[in-house]
Amino acid sequence: MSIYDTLNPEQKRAVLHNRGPLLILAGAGSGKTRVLTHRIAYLIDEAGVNPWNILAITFTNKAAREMRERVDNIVGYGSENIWVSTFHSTCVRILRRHIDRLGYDTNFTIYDSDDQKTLIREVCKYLDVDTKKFKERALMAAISHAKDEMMSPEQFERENQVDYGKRTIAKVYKEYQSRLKKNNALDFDDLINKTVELLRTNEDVLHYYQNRFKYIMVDEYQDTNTAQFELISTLASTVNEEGEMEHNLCVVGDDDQSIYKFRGANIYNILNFEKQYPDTKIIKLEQNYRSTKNILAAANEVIAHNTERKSKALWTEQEEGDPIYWQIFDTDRDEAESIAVDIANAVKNDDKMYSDFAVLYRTNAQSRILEERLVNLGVPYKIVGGVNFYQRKEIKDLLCYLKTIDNGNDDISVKRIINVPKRGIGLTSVDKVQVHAIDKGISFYQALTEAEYIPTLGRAASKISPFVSMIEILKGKLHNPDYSLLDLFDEIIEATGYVDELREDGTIESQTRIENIQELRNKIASYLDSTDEPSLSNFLEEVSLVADIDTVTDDTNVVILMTIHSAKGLEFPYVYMCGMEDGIFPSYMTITSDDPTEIEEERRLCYVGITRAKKKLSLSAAKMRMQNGEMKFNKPSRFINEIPRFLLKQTGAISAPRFPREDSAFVNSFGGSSNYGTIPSKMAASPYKKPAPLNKSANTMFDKPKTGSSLLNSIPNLQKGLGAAKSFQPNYKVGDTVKHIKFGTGMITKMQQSGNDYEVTVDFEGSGQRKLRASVARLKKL
DNA sequence: CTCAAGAGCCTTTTT
DNA sequence: GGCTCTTGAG
Repeated sequence: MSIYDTLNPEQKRAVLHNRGPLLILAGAGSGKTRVLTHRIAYLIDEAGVNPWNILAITFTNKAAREMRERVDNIVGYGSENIWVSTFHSTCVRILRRHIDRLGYDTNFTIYDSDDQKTLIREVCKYLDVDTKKFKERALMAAISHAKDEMMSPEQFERENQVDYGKRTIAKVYKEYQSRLKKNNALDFDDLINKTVELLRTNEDVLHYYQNRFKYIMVDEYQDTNTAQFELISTLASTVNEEGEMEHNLCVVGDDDQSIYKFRGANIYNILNFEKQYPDTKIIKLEQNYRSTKNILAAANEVIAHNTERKSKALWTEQEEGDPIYWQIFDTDRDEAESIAVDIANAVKNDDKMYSDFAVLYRTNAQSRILEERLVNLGVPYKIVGGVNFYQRKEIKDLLCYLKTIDNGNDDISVKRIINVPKRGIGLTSVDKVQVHAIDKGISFYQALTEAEYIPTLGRAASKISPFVSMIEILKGKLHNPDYSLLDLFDEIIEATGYVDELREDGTIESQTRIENIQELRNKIASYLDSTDEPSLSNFLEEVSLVADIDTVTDDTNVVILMTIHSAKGLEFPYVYMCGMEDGIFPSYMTITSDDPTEIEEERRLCYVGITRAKKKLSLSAAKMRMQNGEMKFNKPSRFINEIPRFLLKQTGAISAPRFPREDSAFVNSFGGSSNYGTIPSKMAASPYKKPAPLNKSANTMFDKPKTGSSLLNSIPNLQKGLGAAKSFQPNYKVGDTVKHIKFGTGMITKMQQSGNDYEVTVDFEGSGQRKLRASVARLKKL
């Protein structure tokens, strides 16, 4: 019996297909990752494909990591030579080698959305564009959209000459792009676009990668945008031994789970795949292995309300299971309380794990009240999404020091830290230096080094030179091979007095920041542990491509809270979908939109949410909800009505929704005859009471700093804040054989506790002895 | 140049 | 409600 005998007939057909384009339409929970990994194994073990010729692309690092793990487990030989990576890291890897062909330096910086916004703001100031009329957000979105469609600034300008607004956008786009280049920086979209540009303009590079990636697999294909499609289709044209053109491209996706149109995903990539590649073989995976019959029926019914979709019907051999639970609460607080109590009881009485539960919601803002109730009941949890670790002020500041040292052309980073901590270099001085930089056509940092020759600066120049010499000294030390990244990090903290200042501050907030900095230091340490040839640039790059979902691991026993978007690809035995109200989900924006396809995207999102549940799905809504500081009255989500009655079990008090009278002073602010209502928060009467303040001494982690956002999200806080029991507890001990994703198998020779973590020494078969941090290394006991 | 207080915006989702 | 940006006083 071979590993392929465990597959169902469709899965098997997909796995055994080894040449030519293949489209796998894989419904939720139909085992697509299994198919992909088995197909890789088949290609290597049976079809004689060199592992080196295989590229598997995903969207998130988490998905890539999981696939890598599973591939490693079933591919006998050479699995480390398979490229399994995300779109963005694949591109970075290619660009680091060849981007000099496009006039960039190979140590380019990657800008996150914060940096982008800063740059846009600068551009607007420079071009005299009123940011009241043209919001940075809107400009960013417009530019990003253009890039998704691979439209260059020049092309955008040509095609948008009539409309004043669009002309302005074109101007901003052009300047933005030229400044990115000046700063030797790429934004997320550029990573894809520049790679395509590189391949199109450099035949030798193109041939190299076409030859290398003879077999390409793409996961979540329905989420690809035009640029990503171009990338893939450009790569996936190879010539075989017989001299014929081949497209060994295998894409896996589900049009019903396309939920990223707002981000530029082009659903026609999947809908028209067979037109792009006429000899495409299409395989549908419709058997679901995840959910009960009832859950699946609910999902099928909801999604059937969409018009534009490829026909598909999921089925399962599983039992009917529980009904779908549905409950309407008076307030959002009641809703949150009920969910928290439910979970706490289930864990206490029914022997469930916290990690069996997930609470899903439409918007990140909904997490706050849930979090509050969970804390209250002592239920451990982790929030995924919101503001990620690397965007916190203190982390960004220190990263910008590193970036400045790494790439002096990155003006944005330099400007961010020039006066952090305070050095008496204010905005006026910065502007003067900037003017000088533009005049001379040099970078901002370069201009700083010439500060004493900038006459307008006057005495301020004397404040600048110590900063420059500090950076120069640190830069110089980097050349010493014995000087590690950790030394550099410590020296930055020492030289800037960053932590000292926080310490003097003495507030709980500063304390948390110090802990975050410590955590960043740990991350550097574990980076050094796990990388063969560590470098500053490489570290910064890894950091910039981390998404919050990537930090979710299934080895921590906590309840997971996240948006439905983040939940795609995951599954949980027990799922709560809360805030099932018109105006929340589907969102107000899509309800009022002229574009009817928007509500369909919301419905797909609902479908994604429902299909995350394996055993039990609980839906809930609140009649009254605090939103943007206002009390809102929403009616139950239309999606609830789309689930057949007999599948639902409504629990709790069934009272008619209470809405404000139309003629009252509280008439809704949306206008029209909708059922929405809103009243200012001050007028909102009980039962909505302000929750009691959290106990500070017991929950220092739950105090938020004024700037930066929720500190509740990060793993370190989780480990620290939830008591001793929540520190990292490995399930292995000295003498055990473990597997590391990169170093392979080895034996644990030593384990030493350090704080909430363990330092584990492993003797690896291939790479010898290494010290690893248990919480990061994620060793698997064999 | 820095800090504090007030205005205004926000909320759809994120690699 | 909470975050960010602007404004005006020291």
